[in-house]
Amino acid sequence: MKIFGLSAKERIKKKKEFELLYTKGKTIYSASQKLKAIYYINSIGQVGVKVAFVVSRKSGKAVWRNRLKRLLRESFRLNKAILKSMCEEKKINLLLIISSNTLNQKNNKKIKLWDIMPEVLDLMNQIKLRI
RNA sequence: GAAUCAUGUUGGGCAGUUGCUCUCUGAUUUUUAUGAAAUCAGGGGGAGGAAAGUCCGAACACCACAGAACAGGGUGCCGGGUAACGCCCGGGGGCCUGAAGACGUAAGUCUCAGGUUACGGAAAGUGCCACAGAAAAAAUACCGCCCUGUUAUAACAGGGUAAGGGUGAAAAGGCGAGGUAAGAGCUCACCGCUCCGAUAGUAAUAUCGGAGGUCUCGUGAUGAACGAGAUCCUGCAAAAUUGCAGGACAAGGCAAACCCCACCCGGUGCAAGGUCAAGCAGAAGGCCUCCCUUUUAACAGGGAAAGGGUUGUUCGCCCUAAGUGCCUUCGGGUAGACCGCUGGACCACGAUAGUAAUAUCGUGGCUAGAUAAAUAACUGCCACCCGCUCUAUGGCGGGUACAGAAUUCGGCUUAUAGACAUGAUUCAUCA
RNA sequence: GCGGGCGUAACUCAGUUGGUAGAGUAGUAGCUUCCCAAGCUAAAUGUCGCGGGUUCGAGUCCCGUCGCCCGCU
Repeated sequence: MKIFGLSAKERIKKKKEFELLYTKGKTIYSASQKLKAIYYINSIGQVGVKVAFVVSRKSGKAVWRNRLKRLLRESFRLNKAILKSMCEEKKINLLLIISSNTLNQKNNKKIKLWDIMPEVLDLMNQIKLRI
């Protein structure tokens, strides 16, 4: 398994998993309110982290939404070791959605990786403390 | 050389690191084993001119369907192109702009160049045209003009009149002459309009020509107008001199009001549709052992065997038996998976036909296929633009558009930084 | 992907054979009251989402465009 990789097994793809998260998951927000995260600790599945990135249709046009999702994924991919080691220690299955909250195309037309990375790290550290 | 406009092409490049997706090759592991899955390594492919809006047209799929008509919807100068179109090309008419040329004192007209155009029918019928105005459509007399009558020559009454005034977006062809009581296509010339004929053209359309004369009678205050008749003219029919028809100023605008005419259209859309198929529910069938004790039998007790689980094997241990039981088969089919899914009205170049759109032929090429949805992130260098600074072939900072495939094509519309090419116009400089 | 609807005053909505755009609430000014509320009176408020076209004249008819909402799975 690659250290910085993010293969299809590590992403949420099934509709049932999304429904589980949206009905039973807990929501937390980043410090600047720009991003939010929904997480759920599943006792049944395999040990590890499964993640998805969601950007609302109202926040911008397709090009902008794609770029934000790619930047979110990049930020998670480079830092996923933080959560992965925790989950392997405690032997739990963590489902996670990282989503945009107040961030939209009108606020930041040009977004860069260094705008997104600290927000994602903040969210991941919050989850780490709560596990 | 610069600016503007139009049309067309293009839509930053190179290298490194870390990733995603499809595909090919190889290795390892697992397994229900010539197969499949997972992981790793290597090679190759990986957004657009609009992928967008979803406004049209098709392919393809399913449903419906003998055929025709109605309803409903769409299109609308003419010809061509196309699989088809509301698209494209060419031509015609209208409108606008320009000024090169011709005519003219000028206004302007003609020619030319460019742009633009939802451009069938108002003489099938219905409807609408606010306010103003006398009157808004087979009409009408407010002011004015003219005639007649009454009387106290200034008014009233009756009538004629659409030339002038006034109203309005629009007032019943324009202009001049004749004519008249005053006027009027009332008549005439020219222009315009409509119809007919000829010529050119496939056609829209363009050009040219033509669209009666004389006389009599009646109604009418004159004039006009209307009606009737005779003769000549043109065409047709009969047939040997007869019959019929024609000879016009008629017709304001609106059909993106209803409508009429011509042509076209069955409906739904890849979330179409198809294949496999857990689980749950349903139907059919089968299995649930043997021995001993006791008993009518069942139950119960003991033993043996069977099936499953436990750590790779054996032993051992645990669970199982007439009910929420187990097994097999069947049809429909949910979750899910797979197919549809990318080689096609394809792309590039060349030749031929055509004014062109386009078509045909030849050669070469294969160019995304995801599905909570890949095609990316970061760094460095270069290219272009802007700002600041200065040691001026430099340094620093910032910027490089619009925008992301989702069954696939043909168009249209809209968004768009910059670069390049061609053409037109204007300006400047030089010869 | 496909289909349907709506944009009018600060807010909620009317607006039909196309003819100067209204109602309620809110706000403003005045009257009333010792003061406030309620009540009465008056005036003001609109690029009818935007851009074209048809028409003498478009909120209304036609075309394009922008924004918002809803349904189908």
